[in-house]
Amino acid sequence: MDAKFKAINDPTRREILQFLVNGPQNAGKIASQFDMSKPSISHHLDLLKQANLIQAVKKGQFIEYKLDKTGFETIHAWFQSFSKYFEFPKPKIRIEI
Amino acid sequence: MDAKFKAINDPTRREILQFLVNGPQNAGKIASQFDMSKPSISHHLDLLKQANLIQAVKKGQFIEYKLDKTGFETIHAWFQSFSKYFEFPKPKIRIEI
DNA sequence: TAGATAATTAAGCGAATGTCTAAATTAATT
DNA sequence: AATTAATTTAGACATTCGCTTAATTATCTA
Repeated sequence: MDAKFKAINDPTRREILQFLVNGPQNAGKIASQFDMSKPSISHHLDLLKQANLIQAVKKGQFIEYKLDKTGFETIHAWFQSFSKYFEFPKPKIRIEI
Repeated sequence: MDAKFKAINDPTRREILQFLVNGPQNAGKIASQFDMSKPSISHHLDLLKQANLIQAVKKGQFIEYKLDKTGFETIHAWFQSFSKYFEFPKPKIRIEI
């Protein structure tokens, strides 16, 4: 749990997550998006992986990273524990089966 | 934005938030829940307030703290930005008006 | 007004964090 | 087999963080 909150605390790591919404990317492509050394990005990716917010899949010489649902669900559940106190904005009308 | 993620990164601050789900409490009552000095708790409360996750209301000699919806909504909205990638668990059946 | 209570602010210290460069590892290419 | 490319690991350094004790501000009550 600590690892997840720690992971999303850093602005660079949050940008990495948002970048991966567009789809999986290898470490090099991710690093090229930031004005920061590759080892630093590699370290950020490691922390995100430890938090189960991303998954790493080795593809030959490259390592592809993609968002991991499990970590997000855990944090989302934590937020739900506050819904008894105040409701979050919801659609006017919604029907789900 | 940074202030909010920073605020929920610390386990003590998360415990304070969960404690306040039971209702508003003054600083002394909050501090008595933790095996930690009052100044430390005071500092934690300050960071939570800066993040708009709690509100402080002065009541005479006491200061009452309660959860603040605005900060939670902001973080919640950040999470929603990932919903295009994968859906979070939802109830089997739900009808809202 | 003096004294007690509630809470914060100030100052200081060790631990954790984020960054870098340099070196090491792993895989593809020639 | 040697070379190049992708990525991580290691080591070092400055900054930030969380905690403590001591001092300060504000309020209540006798």
